[in-house]
Amino acid sequence: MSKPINDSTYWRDFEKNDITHSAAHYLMAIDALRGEFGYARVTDVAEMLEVSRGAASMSISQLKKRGWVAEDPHRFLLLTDEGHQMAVLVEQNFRILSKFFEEVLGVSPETALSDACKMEHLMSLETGRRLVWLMRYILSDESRAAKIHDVMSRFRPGCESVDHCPLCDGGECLTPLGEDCEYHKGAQGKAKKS
Amino acid sequence: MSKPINDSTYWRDFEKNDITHSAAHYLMAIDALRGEFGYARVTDVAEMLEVSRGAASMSISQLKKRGWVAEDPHRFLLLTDEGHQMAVLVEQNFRILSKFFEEVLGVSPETALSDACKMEHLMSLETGRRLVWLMRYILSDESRAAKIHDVMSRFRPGCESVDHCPLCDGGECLTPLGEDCEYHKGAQGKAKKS
DNA sequence: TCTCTTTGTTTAGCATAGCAAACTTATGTT
DNA sequence: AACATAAGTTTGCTATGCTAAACAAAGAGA
Repeated sequence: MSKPINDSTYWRDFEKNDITHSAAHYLMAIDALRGEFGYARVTDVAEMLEVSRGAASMSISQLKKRGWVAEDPHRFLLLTDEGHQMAVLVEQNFRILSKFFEEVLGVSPETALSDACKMEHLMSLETGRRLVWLMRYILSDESRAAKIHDVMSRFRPGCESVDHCPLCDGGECLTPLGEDCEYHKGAQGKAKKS
Repeated sequence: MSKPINDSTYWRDFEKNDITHSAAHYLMAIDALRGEFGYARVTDVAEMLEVSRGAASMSISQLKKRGWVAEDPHRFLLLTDEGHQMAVLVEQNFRILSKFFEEVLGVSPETALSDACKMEHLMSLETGRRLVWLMRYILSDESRAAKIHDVMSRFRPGCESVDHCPLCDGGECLTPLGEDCEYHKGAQGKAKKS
């Protein structure tokens, strides 16, 4: 059985991502400041993100070089079309992920927001669109949404299916730590050991 | 309306994550090499991850300092209990995410693997468990799984619900770029502009 | 034993990304 | 004009994490 996780073909995609976590938040901060106050300066961005003016200055100058940030006639910071597109994409991913975690999975708000914030800049457009699609299907129907919410509200670490796990059936075990499934606790002996 | 995405309370959680993407892959490589060949050396890890021996040497010495990697009596690399736990957690998240993306959302295999690889070390245990729980619910029932697969197989960028979006209703728009929903294209004028 | 290869470490340089502090360049007030 | 404050940049430092190259050490064969 192949183990794609150990394949070196794409593990470094992480470094080659379109945008870094930090850059995304600089863009979103500029976007938010202009939306709220009508302008954004280096100092305002630094204050919002709680970084030093020096750090903000350096990061923003890189964003200017990349063509994501410019200055308006009053020398205030401005997102270019491309920069705005990036900001909106990441904001969109954040909302999709946090809504999915909170309203579908029933994850606690703090964890949902923290997880979504970490992953927002990494989720592809394709995956994001399909996640919206799934949520649209699940949440648009009253009884379907209620059923999912009922199922997820009963979540606890511990699974009843001991004889046969319908999820991992045939494939690699999804809970090798055996934390939430009696079946996997028993099956752990079969797992690889190093 | 509050915008948690612009709140500086947790955006830097990204830096303070338990494990980095790179570290996770070093641990998983050692785990995989020992599982496959019974031993792991710096050179083997470097080869598997396609990094220089120097880079592997430096990274692994940091992992030793953190108590995640040790050496066996033959001086081969070894994961400590804590290191193994970390590796298994990340591997587990990878399998959960890639399976969800591919088998539930219907994302293309390449994108599913790439996205999962980028997010594997960032998803919390709570979110991961609940995602397994959701998949267990969706995929355990034949007709339910078939229905979801049918819905997702019809995915395309473009949404029929023009008058009313059941997903974003009342909250912030999840597709502000208006790419896959006629409703949002029309509503875009209402969105913030910077 | 001597030499060559393999293995592993170290060093210098690069990029991101932060802090603190020094410095420059406004702006604004007396 | 002179000074003080505010705003922005630059420098020296930290850390991760990579490359390339130099270097040290260990093993294997003639």
